[in-house]
Amino acid sequence: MADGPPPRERADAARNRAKVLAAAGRLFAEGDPAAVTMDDIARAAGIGRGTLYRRYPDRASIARALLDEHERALQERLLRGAPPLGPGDGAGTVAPADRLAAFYAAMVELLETHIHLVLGAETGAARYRTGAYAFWRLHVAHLAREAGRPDPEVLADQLLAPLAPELFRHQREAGVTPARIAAGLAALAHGTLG
Amino acid sequence: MADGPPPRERADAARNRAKVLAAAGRLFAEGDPAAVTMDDIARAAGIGRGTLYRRYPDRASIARALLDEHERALQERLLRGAPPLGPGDGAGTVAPADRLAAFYAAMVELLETHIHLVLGAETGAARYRTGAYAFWRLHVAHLAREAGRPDPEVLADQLLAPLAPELFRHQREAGVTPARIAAGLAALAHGTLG
DNA sequence: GAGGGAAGTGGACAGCGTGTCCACTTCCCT
DNA sequence: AGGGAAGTGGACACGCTGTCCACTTCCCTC
Repeated sequence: MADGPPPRERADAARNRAKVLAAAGRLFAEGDPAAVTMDDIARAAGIGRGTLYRRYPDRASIARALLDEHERALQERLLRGAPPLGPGDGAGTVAPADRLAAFYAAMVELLETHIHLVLGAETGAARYRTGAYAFWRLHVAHLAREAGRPDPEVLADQLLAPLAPELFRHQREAGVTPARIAAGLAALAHGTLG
Repeated sequence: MADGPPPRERADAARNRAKVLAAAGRLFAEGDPAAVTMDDIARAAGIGRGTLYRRYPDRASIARALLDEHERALQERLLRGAPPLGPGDGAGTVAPADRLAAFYAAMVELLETHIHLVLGAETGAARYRTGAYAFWRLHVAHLAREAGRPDPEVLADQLLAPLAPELFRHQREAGVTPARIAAGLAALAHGTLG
């Protein structure tokens, strides 16, 4: 059952991985992420298709690799950061509605900064199958339960829906500012869990 | 400027249109709508690709044609039906939160019945560009304004997000019943506009 | 510091879906 | 009946996907 020591990554593999991530980050940022092809990435990274597919089965997995560290940082703050994003020290020192509003604000900031990566990683139905989504869902369901709401899991999915990356992009392209989006979400948070 | 009389549709064209809609409806219903190709539809309808493309530029437009009558029926009820879905006879006879909850319930019913068509018609970002979405948005924004909420347009997008077809399918496949979905949405409606 | 086996590489290839094009057919008005 | 327009259908070129395998590079061992 014990795994052997993880085999070290070879130097050429590491080099190519770095080239892939750098190239993909550039490509995602400079246009519609959904239009970036695996071939584009391979060519921009200066490697062959086979090499690219060896490590990443599709575009989404590359975007996820790039997005990962940012999402982890937010997850860390939710679990162990200062209120209102993180939990208070005692139990119930922060109202669930306030924590949800703070989470919304942080997600809006993350979307504003990395919308290209999120669109590359979680378009459409794939969103619900990512580990990140499972985490947000758990967090929001926890807050809903704390607020005494019935069926917190279902409510959590519904409260996460307005953070769908396609909607965010649509609103931003229609000229809606991040502040207005966050304000609407705060109203939702306080109305539902307040 | 005056258009001439609209040229009658030729008999063969009408025949083929009916065949296309029948075949597409069948195909959409019996599997993943996103996996249905234009070629599948043409073959199932017994016509050529060129004929299909002449009338419908893509799969979504076919699904929309099939969905259209159902959506129109709901729109009619929203505008002129009996409360709480439609407006009361006097002003303010029905609370906006109740009208929103009724709208949610009707949409859940529509999704439950026609999820295959909705997934075929409004997947991902395309959703926000359909006429139907514009209508729902107008309706919900109207209710939000009636309830005295600030920035009703932004709130409307956020209140419509939990009706995204991908989320609905995900919840249904996870075993969540339509009743539970509707109950969660009703809580959202009363929390936000109540 | 050579040698060898494993890990990694890259480009060719087959398969599929799209959307267009145009020679042919069918329709409907006169 | 006849003619012109509307409609038809299949061939075609293109782009993307994912796999495959002969070749190269690496790194561990002696």
